[in-house]
Order: sequence, then C-alpha cells, then structure tokens
Amino acid sequence: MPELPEVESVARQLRRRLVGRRIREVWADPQSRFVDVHAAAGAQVAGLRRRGKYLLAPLSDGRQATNELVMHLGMTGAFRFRGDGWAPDDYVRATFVLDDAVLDFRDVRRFGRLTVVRAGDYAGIPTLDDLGPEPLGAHFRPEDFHRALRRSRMPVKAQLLSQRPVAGVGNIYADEALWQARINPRARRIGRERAARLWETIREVLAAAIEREGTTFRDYQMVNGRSGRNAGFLVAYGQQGRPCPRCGTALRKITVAGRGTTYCPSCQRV
DNA sequence: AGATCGGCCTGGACGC
DNA sequence: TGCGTCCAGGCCGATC
Repeated sequence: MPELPEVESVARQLRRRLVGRRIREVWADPQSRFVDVHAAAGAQVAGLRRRGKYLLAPLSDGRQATNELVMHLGMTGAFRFRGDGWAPDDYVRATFVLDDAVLDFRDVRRFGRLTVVRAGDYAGIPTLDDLGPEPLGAHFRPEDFHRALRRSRMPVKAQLLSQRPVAGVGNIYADEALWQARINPRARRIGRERAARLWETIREVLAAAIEREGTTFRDYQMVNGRSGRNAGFLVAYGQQGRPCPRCGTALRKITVAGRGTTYCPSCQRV
C-alpha cells in the first residue's frame, strides 16, 4: 500500500527514465476511470515530483507546461518498463509509449488513478487540492501542525489519514508514528507537547522508511521490480497480539475511521 | 461546513 | 475441492 516513502521511491526511479521523454502514445483500459489520460499523448514530460502520495508530471507542448499528468498508485499500482524482467499481464491498466521505452501502469485493484489536468488545477482532485504540507519539507512546523490538528474534532488517526494536517501518511505510517509518539489513535485533543512529539515521529518514521525504499507486503514494488525493505522494521502496524517493544503489553487491533489500527493500550493512552 | 459511512475493486485467507 | 464470506484500504461522493 503505497504511502509517502513508497511513492518517493517510485518517483526517484521513474524520474530518471521519464523526464525529457516525449509521450508518443497512450493506451488506457476503457473500464478504468482514467479515460482523459489520453490527453498526455504528444506531450513532453517536463519534470516529475512527488506531492504526498501523488506523482505530478508537468507536460510541455514544446514551449510551456500547460498540462499536468497526475498519478496516484492507489493500493496496488506500480509502474514497470517493458523488458526489465517485466512483461505485461492482465492487470496492466495503462501504457505509455515513450521515445525510447514503453511504460506500463499495473494495478490489480484499480484504486489507482491517472489523469491529465491543466497545470496546477486540482479542482477535480479534492484531496490533492486540499493537501497538507510535506512532512519532510521546511514548511512543516510543529506549531502549525498543532494548530491544524486543533481545527478538527476527529480522532487524530482519522486526521492523519485525511491528508490535511500533513501529506503522505497512510495507515501503516500513521500507526507507526502514533506508537512512537505514545499517542492513542482515538485521541481527539492533542496538546502542544504531544503535537510536537507526533511531528517528530512522523518525520522519523517516514525518513527511515525512505532509506529502506518503502514497505512491501505483497503488491508494492518499485519501478525496477524490487521490494522495499521496511516491512521487517514495523513495530505497530500488523503486529497485534505481539508484545509492545516498550512495555510488553500485547498490542491490540481496533477500528478507527474505518481502518484497521494497531496500538499499545498501555503506553498509548488517550 | 464538518463528520461519517458505504462503495469502489480484487485476490487471498479462512471456514465448512 | 469448492464454495461462500470476510478482509485489506485510499479516496470520493452521498448523506446526515
């Protein structure tokens, strides 16, 4: 399940082989919801950056970047170049024919999304339009994070998943950061000190996962087909029943905001 | 306007 | 073996 570290790893690999290339042709599965990705045909890829869990590629018509290709991996999305030990299968939902390569977008569960918008116009993509700051960027400050969390009465985990107080945190890294900060995922009031602690653990958890090129359980793979190495380092997510590494209490699994949530009932108090 | 919830989608795990 | 049921979950849109 690609979150910020996984998308960042994909971006780094994709950038090298995509930027500067012209998209000659685009094929998209008519049953998928990204019909308008055809608008990328004929354009040159002028760049590639990650924003939260989104990949954004400005498209140039030769003079200026008027459009933008917006990509989201969903749950099971992956980019693979033809060759490279990869041959297309039944789950390829879109294909980009480039000058010097063919790039497939494979997505078993079809939660991924590819779309072309006018550059910077995210009105049709509400989460991107209202996306919080980059957690590893200079604009993400503990006091602003505290203020953002106070704007809502939702449980803190639901707030993290909403992408509004901060961008790119999904179910795995939310559980990890909350455990690390000793904050109950259902807590609705987060004081200044706890907000600062969570600010720090979010950054630590994400930075460490980027170093290991993300977390792979089954589906997530990089552009080169390899897996991320972070799965073995998870302390909370998916570890229900195992002893908390901090206090030994059995980790418990509950549902918060409709999502499976693992936490320590002893050292993550509300 | 903010919060909540169901739907999307598929494969895999599990129970009988 | 084979069928049915449930689960995983990011995002979106309908509804309260």
